[in-house]
Amino acid sequence: MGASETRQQIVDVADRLFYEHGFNATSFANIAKDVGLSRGNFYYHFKTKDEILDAVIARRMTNIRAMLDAWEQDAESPAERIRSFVHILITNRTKIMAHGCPIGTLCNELAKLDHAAKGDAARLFSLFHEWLARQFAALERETDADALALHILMRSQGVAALATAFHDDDFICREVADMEAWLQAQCPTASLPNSSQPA
Amino acid sequence: MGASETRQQIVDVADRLFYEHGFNATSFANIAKDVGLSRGNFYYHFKTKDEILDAVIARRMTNIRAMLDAWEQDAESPAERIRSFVHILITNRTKIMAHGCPIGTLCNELAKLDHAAKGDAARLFSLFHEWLARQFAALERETDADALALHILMRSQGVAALATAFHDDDFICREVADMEAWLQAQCPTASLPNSSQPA
DNA sequence: CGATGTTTAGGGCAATCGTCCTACGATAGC
DNA sequence: GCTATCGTAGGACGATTGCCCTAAACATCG
Repeated sequence: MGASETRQQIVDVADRLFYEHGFNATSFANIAKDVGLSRGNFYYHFKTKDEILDAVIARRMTNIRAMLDAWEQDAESPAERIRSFVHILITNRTKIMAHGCPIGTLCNELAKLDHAAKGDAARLFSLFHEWLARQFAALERETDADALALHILMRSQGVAALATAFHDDDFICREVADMEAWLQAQCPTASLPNSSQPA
Repeated sequence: MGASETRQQIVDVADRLFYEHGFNATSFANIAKDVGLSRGNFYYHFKTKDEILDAVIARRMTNIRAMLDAWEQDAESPAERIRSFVHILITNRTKIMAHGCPIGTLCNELAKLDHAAKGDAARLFSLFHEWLARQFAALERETDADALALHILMRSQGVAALATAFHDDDFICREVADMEAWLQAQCPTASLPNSSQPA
């Protein structure tokens, strides 16, 4: 097996373990076991644990970009695209109730560790933030698009946090519906399913 | 110095360190150094690290109860009390931007560690949830008091999460104002400052 | 085939982890 | 002054941490 494939595999496993158990609680040994490598051999692929973290953040960066691009293509309207974002709360609810939001929990942990990469982790949020702001701008809300985007990002974070604490399916669905209603109220000219189309 | 005073001091320091650096990242040695005790002597006061965690959660439990009781006494109306809750986001914004919400981040970490005390940590949220629900019930919203309470708790969690990631003072103030407006809209009969009193 | 460069396993490194024990200083009652 | 109890200091314990080295297996190519 080539080094780049192995490296990729390490990052895949590390990504999952960092999400499920946190960065600090995941050791070289844990990753090595799941990848099927010997502990000591890690040094060949990654000099330090922080290097793995950087690679994981970079991987998430590209994955998020790909997801946003897919929504950009699949959804017909900006409002539909925002709806796609909101709905990951329902799609991923099982994982969220178990381990929280992958980005939010990582940012929190790195902030507490005062880790050098905490700014890079926050950049993952910025990807969503800027993308959402572009959607709101397309909905004739150019002046407050940033604030609206931050607001919906904040709501999804809050839902994820309480979902982890309470494991309440109904709460998630209720808040998602509330976000959709809020979205509809913010952009009454936007076309949404189950709503009358503007003339 | 008596054992109970020392024990109390340990819990105080552990509470702060768990908040600032997380539970897992805080070692016996860290706590001992800040308290001014030798590492080994910890066994006399706490058999295990989990025991310290339990004591910290219990301490937070009583502190929160005291805070809620104080709001119950100081604020004149249920709406004013809810406002008191929302405003801790502004009062504690410096610490929140540095280390997040003490409860939310603890629940997230314990969930990832699959720790036995994760349910106890979630009970801290329940204290706020039930208290807020009582306030909404007093505002003639008995039927959906639970959902409203959970909604405002979710919002404060979301604000705390993004505040930690972005370190944005204006965002916090904006969202707090938005929560107050929402509160006003939910309970139009409630008396709030800077608003016309009902006839 | 032999030579060359890549990837691997295995283990050692000092440090730190949570836990536990024992011996000592202080205090108080008899 | 003697003894018993309380609180502490200091360090040992096995395990695990992140990190690093070495030697062998590997593939590739002249």
